[in-house]
Amino acid sequence: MSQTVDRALSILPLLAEGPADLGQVADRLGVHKSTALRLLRTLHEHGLVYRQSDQRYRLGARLFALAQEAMENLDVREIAHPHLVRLNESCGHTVHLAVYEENEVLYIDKVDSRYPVRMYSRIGKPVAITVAAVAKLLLADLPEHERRAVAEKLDYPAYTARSTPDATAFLRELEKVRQQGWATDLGGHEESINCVAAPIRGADGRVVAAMSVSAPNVVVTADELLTLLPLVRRTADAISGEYSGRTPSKGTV
Amino acid sequence: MSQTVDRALSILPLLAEGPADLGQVADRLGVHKSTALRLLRTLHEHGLVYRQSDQRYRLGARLFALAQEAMENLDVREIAHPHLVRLNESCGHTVHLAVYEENEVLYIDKVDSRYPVRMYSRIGKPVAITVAAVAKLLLADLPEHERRAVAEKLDYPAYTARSTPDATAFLRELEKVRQQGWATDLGGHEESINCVAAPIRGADGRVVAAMSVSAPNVVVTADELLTLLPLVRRTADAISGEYSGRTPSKGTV
DNA sequence: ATGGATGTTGCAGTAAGTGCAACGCCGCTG
DNA sequence: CAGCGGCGTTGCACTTACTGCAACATCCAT
Repeated sequence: MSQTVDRALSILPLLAEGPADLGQVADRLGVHKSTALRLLRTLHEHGLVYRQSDQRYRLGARLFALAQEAMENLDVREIAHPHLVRLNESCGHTVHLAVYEENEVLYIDKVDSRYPVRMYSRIGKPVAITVAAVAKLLLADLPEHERRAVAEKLDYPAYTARSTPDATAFLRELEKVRQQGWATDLGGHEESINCVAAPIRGADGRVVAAMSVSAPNVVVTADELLTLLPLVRRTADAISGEYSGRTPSKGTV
Repeated sequence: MSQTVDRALSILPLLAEGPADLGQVADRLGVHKSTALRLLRTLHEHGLVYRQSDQRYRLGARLFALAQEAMENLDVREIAHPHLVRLNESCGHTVHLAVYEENEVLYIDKVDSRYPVRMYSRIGKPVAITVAAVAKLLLADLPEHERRAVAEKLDYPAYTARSTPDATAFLRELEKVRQQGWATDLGGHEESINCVAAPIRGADGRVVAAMSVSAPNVVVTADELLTLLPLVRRTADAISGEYSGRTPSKGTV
């Protein structure tokens, strides 16, 4: 909508791939070097872009700080955190909290496993949306048509033999998840990792976030992990209660 | 330098404080509503801003993803991580990795304590620059005049009685740190928390990052923590070696 | 119904962004 | 060491694309 801003913002994903010099940026934007320079300077002033010693540009520190602050303003996260920690203490496994936002599901909190085998994931990282248990819960709650639209837009990477193969299978799975009120991912993302997840609901009953417990086969079998389901659901319900009860923490409506 | 972009980017920190509606944004930017609308729309298209159900704007998901990608492009982090984990396994305390960038020091990696008492800190969060052990190391390595300039620009919040009180004291401390090649923070940020830190150097000997081990008094005394210094330094040196050796991982110079 | 608040659109004026060309600064190389 | 080529930077004339306005749409509260 605004050309200048549009161009400037296009620089960010470009730099996310790795550092680039003025010429490269200008080329990839399709603008004159002087234009690119001015845009970069503006981004720089706002700290979104950093100029390293070899004069090339990189994404800047303010970006982290912003993402950080944004995260801390999410009240679900704040409320959920102590519950997640407690759950982790009682079962020892990795606990995740995720939300859905415009075709993406992302982790907004994580408590690491207390077993030596850790799984790779990072707060802020988009989730493997077609297979993750939390993603299924979040998408399952979308209105029918939107769910359908999203499902058909997605790619279905075959991470493992058990990954969701296509939109039809995914929609079927979502329907099942919606009815049973919980979800699993049994080796659909990483062959040896299983997850059990439960939804966190707002006052109106809509799913605002989802949480999961994940553990590799070498620690517990899928069946053993499933015995945790009641505990996971209870935790999620406790968070839902507190969240919809609107604890007087932040003044945001 | 570019007015439009400048205005658009000013929206981000504004929204970082919390969600805001169109009118508020327009007011705080000092522009007409229609202008603010167009800027917000552009930010929205790039996913930096999200429109929540009550029509108010929040920072968006792409921001997390960007910060994430930016972080993963930092090769120090990648190299250091396994070392940090190993250190954490051998001593059990919280381990941090931090870098300096334009008047800010920020954590770029963290391995949580294995003791029940956790300390608050988050990857991406700016560090208490006047007291943190890692900050001292990073600033101590700046060229004389720049160090001075930064020190004088800073605020010196009195977090505790042992916090660095002013620029003079800070510069003195930095000089000491520079000479001894390691740093501590003994209750300067949180009364009961101590840290020991060591620098990570690039091929040219300059400090590119710093790492620290932190533990609360209730777990180990400051003296006990100091006995870990040799281990911390050895770890930092190992990372330095690998970093300046330039392992053939990323193609970035 | 009516009023007010908030988000949205189309448009004319002009401010602000664009590309050009020229310059300065390196590092290479013959 | 002079000359060349690549890269970042600057000042400027041109005109594109951003701005603010005023009117409209929508929703909620009275």
